[in-house]
Amino acid sequence: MISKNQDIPTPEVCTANIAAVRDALYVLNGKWKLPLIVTLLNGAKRFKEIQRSLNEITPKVLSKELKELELNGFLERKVFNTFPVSITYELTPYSESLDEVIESLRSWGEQHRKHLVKGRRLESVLQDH
Amino acid sequence: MISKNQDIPTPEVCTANIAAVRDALYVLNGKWKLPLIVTLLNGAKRFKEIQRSLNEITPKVLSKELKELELNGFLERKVFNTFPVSITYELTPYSESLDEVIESLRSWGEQHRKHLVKGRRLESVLQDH
DNA sequence: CAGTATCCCTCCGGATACTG
DNA sequence: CAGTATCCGGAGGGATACTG
Repeated sequence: MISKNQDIPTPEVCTANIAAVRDALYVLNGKWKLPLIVTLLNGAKRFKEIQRSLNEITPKVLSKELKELELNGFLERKVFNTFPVSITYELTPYSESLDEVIESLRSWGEQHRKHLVKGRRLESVLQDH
Repeated sequence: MISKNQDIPTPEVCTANIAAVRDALYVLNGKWKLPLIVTLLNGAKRFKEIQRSLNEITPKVLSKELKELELNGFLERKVFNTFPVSITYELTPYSESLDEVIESLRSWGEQHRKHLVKGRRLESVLQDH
């Protein structure tokens, strides 16, 4: 999509491309999506387990985030007919399709932070973590 | 970073990785960053020109977005001592470092939308554009 | 033209309490 | 345990008006 002064796509294509990028950003957006995915990397977890591993995310927010990730096909909610019922969440194979995107974001983000540090304007630009 | 059941990084590394991803997301976030970058791809533009090309973004918001992009080193603000003064904004060489990230977001976003359409749950997951 | 100043509204996410 | 219900504050962004 990006290409300075050469083979600029038509406006329609360009809009579609922006939309695609926004879709991707949208899906990973918010405070908890990444931590949530990461915490499920080493296997299925239950609601309360996830909550504990994520430095006390509130149940309302956790519930919402899990639903979104499930709708996106990144994780599966499994119900076990024990008593009381137990429920687990685990990453789907499809979630692996995120690997490349996340890795490219990660490496660019890392590089960019260094770039800003060199220019000494880190604070004015990026958030604290 | 993502790697199911194998070579899980230490918690510290993992946190740093998440931070890097968040940095990258942060920089591209918001309604106007991408359209703004795209509109500057075919050359320097003045404030009012940008405003017109971006379906009437308000001046306050445009001003803020331009400042952020400038602080990130993606564009340069040039002042010309004409009368009245004219000012242009143009992408820097550093902005090209975004190409890969954006392309990977674009292609994943495109693929993901198709994936959702197949599963018929597009509406519940992605935004309209 | 190139912005700044004010006001306003919505939505995200947090706090807290409660239910099957 | 696995969530839902309610209330709430702050940030992002829009509308409108004004300035050098």
